[in-house]
Amino acid sequence: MPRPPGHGPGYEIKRQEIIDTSAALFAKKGYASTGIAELGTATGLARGALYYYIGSKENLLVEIQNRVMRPLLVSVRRIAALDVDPVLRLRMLSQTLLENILARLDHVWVYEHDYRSLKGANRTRLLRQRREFESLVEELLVEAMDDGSFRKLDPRLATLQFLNMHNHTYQWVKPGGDWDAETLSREYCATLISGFRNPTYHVDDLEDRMREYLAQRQTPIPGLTSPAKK
Amino acid sequence: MPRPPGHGPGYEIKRQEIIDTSAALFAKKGYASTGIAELGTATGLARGALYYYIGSKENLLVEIQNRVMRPLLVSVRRIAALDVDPVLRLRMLSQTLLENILARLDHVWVYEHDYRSLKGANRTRLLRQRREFESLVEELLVEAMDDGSFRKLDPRLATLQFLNMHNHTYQWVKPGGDWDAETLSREYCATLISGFRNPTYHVDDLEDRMREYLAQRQTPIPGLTSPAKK
Amino acid sequence: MPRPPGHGPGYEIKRQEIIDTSAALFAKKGYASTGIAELGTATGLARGALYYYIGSKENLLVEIQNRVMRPLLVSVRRIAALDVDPVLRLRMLSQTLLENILARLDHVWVYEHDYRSLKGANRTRLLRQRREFESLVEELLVEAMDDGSFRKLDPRLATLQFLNMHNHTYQWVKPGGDWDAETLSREYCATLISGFRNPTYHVDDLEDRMREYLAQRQTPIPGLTSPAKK
Amino acid sequence: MPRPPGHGPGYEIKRQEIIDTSAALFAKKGYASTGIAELGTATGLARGALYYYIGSKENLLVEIQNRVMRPLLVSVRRIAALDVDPVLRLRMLSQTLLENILARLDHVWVYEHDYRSLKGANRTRLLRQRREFESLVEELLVEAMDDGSFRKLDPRLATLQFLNMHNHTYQWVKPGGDWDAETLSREYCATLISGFRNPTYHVDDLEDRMREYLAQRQTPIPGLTSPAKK
DNA sequence: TATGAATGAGACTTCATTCAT
DNA sequence: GATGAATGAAGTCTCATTCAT
Repeated sequence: MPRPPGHGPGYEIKRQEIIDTSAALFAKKGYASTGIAELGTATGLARGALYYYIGSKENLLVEIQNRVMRPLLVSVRRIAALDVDPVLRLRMLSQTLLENILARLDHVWVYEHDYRSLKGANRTRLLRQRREFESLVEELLVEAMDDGSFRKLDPRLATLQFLNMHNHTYQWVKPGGDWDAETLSREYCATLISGFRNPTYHVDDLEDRMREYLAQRQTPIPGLTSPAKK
Repeated sequence: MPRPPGHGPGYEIKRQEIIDTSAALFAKKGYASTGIAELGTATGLARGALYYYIGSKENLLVEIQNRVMRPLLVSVRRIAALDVDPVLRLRMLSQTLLENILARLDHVWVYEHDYRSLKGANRTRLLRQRREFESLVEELLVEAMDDGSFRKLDPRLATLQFLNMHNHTYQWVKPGGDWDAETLSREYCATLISGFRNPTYHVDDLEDRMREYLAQRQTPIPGLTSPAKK
Repeated sequence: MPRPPGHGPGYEIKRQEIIDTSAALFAKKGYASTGIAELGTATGLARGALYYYIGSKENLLVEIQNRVMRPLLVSVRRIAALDVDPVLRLRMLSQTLLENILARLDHVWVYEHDYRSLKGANRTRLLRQRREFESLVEELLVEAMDDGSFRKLDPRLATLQFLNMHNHTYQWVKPGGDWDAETLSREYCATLISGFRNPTYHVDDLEDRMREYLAQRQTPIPGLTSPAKK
Repeated sequence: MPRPPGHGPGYEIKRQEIIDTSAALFAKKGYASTGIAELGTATGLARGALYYYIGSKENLLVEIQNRVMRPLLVSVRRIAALDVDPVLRLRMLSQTLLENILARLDHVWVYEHDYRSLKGANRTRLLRQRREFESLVEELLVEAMDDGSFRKLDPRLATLQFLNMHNHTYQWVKPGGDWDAETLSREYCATLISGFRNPTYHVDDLEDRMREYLAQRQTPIPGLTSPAKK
């Protein structure tokens, strides 16, 4: 999203650095409680220079939201459209979701806490994206019920359990902490699928099937780490 | 936390009303983005009168946090100490947690989103209470592992799954909406226990055991709805 | 235009004083070049208190414009509708226009110089009022042509001469200066009517007819000084 | 007023273009409300390059004022010194004044509206020029009274009528609009002279005398269009 | 010549809080 | 108990200007 014409080559780089720094500060103190002056101190720029790069404070918030939502939606749309069984797709969706969360923890904090500070069109767009994401999850769950893998559940309630389990993770996970996305995804899915599955559905080989599937693909799925090849 | 000594009889009542109104506003717009002027409009009081009752804006936040944490901790401590099997206690803890969330949805919004605006001692105390709550959950989960109900799990990871599932509920539940605490608790626990249980542990009669236990108690557990008696 | 409910009795008074002071400053330095801080110094109020009264800087500009346009339009509409010959009505319109200008010289400065700082609806409304005023003048001139008092002139060009002559007065007239509205109006009209009149039209008794008319009226015309009675 | 010594050949040309563009912008939005950034966009130059040409924003304003005042004063001084009857000189002065206004409408807007933004010496010089111009007009009017063409009028009041009539024209005239300087001058002077003249003074042949005079001159008067020759 | 980056003062405005009445 | 008025710090943002490259 390049800004007015006539910016030097370093502009976009510095701009991205400023967004990084801002996300960290917003995550720590909250968007509304973080002043432009603080951002200036943190970036080493005077207020005027800051505005040269950011346009407005709300703009910063928009960029942070985009950094979270854009790559996530790309990955999730791709995974949802794959031609494999829905439970496997859910497992992959779970992992890319957690990878996205862990990769930008502070962005996700801001994303979850401060979207209410967005106004007008920015807010509308964000809510639309959220709804699309939730729909993709719900559709996968319904597919799994339809093909007999899962019991007949209230789709909305199943979706919410899925989202609860994943989306709250940002609250306690720490960067460089004990858990990686793969571990968390495996555990979360084990729990959720145990709860959702039909007695006849066997969950035990899911991890193997995932590994196999990813190993066999020629092109990697963006936003989903493929297992290291031997 | 009554303020200046010597208040008339209506003081505390009006004070509580103000906190109610504030919680609703904070939940809708965010603590930092809600001004004292707005609180004045909403309560029908001039700024001066407002301060007569509230002392300071941060004070309001403290009261809201207390309203969430105090009754919850009372209930949860009581349940954790009951002399029944740990899985049943978890089930009851789950339900009281959800009852608390549903009973004060807007307070919980504020509690989850704006505790970072607390400073100094207020903040410390809140974090201590959170940690106590989480410990109580974790200890119950460990008990259940120790008595063979649950598999050997990483206790922290099991705790976090439990908390994820419950604590994110405030994000989408609506007052007077489709789900009550009992339904949600039953579903959540069904999922979680399916995931955590030893293959040998039978979960099917949990709901019956809970009903039985509560029916047989002479004194109700505060913050946990007893089943209607016939 | 009372502001939010709950203002004391002195509020409106002080508010009007602030508008007075602001008009003087804006007239001297220009709207865009006068800062809120200066208004504060001039009114003896801190910036915050200023906003308690004014709402916004643009609001101040709106009020100033209103103070000019409202009473002027009231008077001019009233005069245009009188049942006397159009040249006499023009003479009276001229005088009330000049009385309005002289009465609020600094307001008129602001009105003429800074209306371009108004935005949106405020600007639209102002332009509409200007156009109405000009139309009333033009219609009177046309009436005077139709009844044979004036030659056949280009109505627009005649209007503009009338307006040029009057509206530029604010540029050099000084409060408490040498000329009053009656003198100016008499001179201006003498010149204009000499230029506009049909050779057959006699202008010499206009001043007498005006005095007579005003003396004979029972109710004074707002915004038009009646001659002192003997 | 060329700036740093040693400029290339295109310097002055570009400089003049920048002043043109600035005058247009200042006229539309007001001097104080037009930013250097906007000037940059409008001229296609970056801020740095702009300053290479203009020195400072106030400098631009000075140049614009000069462009209005210099040629006008040159013409008016020349006309005032001509050896013809004062009423004819007034008629010519009127026309050159209007030609100057129409030729640089946006400059005149700025000249009339924003001279208060000038400071110190720049301001003083401008006011001196204005006063000189007004004196020249006043002296001509007095001459016309002295030679019996005009009645005995208050010289200041007559001057102000003359200036009102002409100087307000910029407010509504449009470039390429319906009226040219000659038409306006003829009409304005017809009105003013009708009002000012002695009953014995005949105004009817003024236009013929003007045409004759200009046709007979060998050298044209700068800033005053001579009639097309047959 | 020309640029983009940077500055720092100052613009308008909001806000939690106090206090005389 | 309650009010409206006042404060002053801090908020976001704009702007004329400078300067290394």
